[in-house]
Amino acid sequence: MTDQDRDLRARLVAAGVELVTTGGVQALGLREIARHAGVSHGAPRRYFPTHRELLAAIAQQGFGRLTDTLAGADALAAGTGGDARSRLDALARAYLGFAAANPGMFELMFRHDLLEGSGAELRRTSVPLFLTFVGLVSEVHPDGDDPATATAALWSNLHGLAQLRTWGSLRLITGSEDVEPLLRAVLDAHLGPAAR
Amino acid sequence: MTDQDRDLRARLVAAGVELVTTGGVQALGLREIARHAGVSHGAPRRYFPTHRELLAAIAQQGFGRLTDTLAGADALAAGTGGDARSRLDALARAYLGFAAANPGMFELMFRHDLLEGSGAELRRTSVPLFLTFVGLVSEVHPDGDDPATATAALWSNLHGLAQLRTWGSLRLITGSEDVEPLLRAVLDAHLGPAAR
DNA sequence: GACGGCGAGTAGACACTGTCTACGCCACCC
DNA sequence: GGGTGGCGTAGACAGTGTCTACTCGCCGTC
Repeated sequence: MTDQDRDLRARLVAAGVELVTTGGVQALGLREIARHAGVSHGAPRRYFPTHRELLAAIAQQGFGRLTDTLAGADALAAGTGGDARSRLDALARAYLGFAAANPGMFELMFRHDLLEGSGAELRRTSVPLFLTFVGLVSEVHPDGDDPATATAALWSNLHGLAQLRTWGSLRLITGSEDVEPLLRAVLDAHLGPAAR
Repeated sequence: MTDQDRDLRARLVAAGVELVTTGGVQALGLREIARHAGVSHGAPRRYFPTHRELLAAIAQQGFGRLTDTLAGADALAAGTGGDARSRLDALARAYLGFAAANPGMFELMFRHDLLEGSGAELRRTSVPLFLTFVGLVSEVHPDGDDPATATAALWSNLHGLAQLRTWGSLRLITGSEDVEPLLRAVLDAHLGPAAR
């Protein structure tokens, strides 16, 4: 089963994933994706009534990969006997790693203007993952008031960190490209100093 | 001196600020801005060789307003005898408030793909403000290792929080639209529990 | 005071985009 | 074997950002 044989729908999404990986969000023109999939510019319309729905499908692929990446990192950390704190460490590093490795996809996933309508639906897929986050955080803070709030605080920090890094704002602020000390400070602030 | 008399350069930027306020980033087409300023679509080219440079000028206006907002909030808090911790509280609230009050401008300011080239130059204007942040943080954490890192950690958290709120992801995660408890958790995590 | 030059804005062309519509083609089924 | 329906093509359309004449009015100079 070659690329040519697969459903055009899947081929279009695959072409989009490849384009966003190599050329960023701006490479995701409707006609560009169609060209890359080897069809005419009108063909996508049969499967995605509008350009944005095609972009949403590509972003969904991204959310799936992110979820897999995080779940994999967590499973690895848990498997090697890591406690809640070290699992959160692994999850945080995986999140930042994904953003660094796939900057175009990461940007697309959070460009709500491109995904309007399906954006909330999309992010909903990451809710289960968020719940495991909450569980781990409440394990680290057994006497905390509201684990969900504490988790959202940590989550938003990781997200902001990922954004600032991909924009190169970090070097501007801290003078260094290295996120490691910053990530450590973030984790220490939200989870308390790590046992080392 | 009416709008018609002012420099076209300033009028174009003013038109852009108004458009982004009312219609978001997508309303900032080159021709749209020119129409709104009452000139033909070729006129902006005399002052801004490219569309992006016009957008960068509009974003610069935004950075200026943000800086003013933050400086004003800090001056107010310092004037009423606030300590470092309460000044940081005020700054954080002002940052989130700006993002909430000017979502379109806030988005434009951090759309590095639209401002490529001048983006780093732009954000450089907020460095002085960041330094006062650093001073306040080191006042709160007199025995901290690296105030700049701690400040960047807090800053990135505020930024992530602002983004998630404007995207409506917060309600998805915490079930509530209210950022107040989340903001409190963030400040407590980075600065220690507030004295109340 | 007439004239040349020049800066500022106009208007049209160009390639490109996303959307819409009419059309052809091929496989499948009664 | 002839319809039929789904799939993809191709062209039109309005809109975009950029580029290139061109016009017009103002200024300084001879």
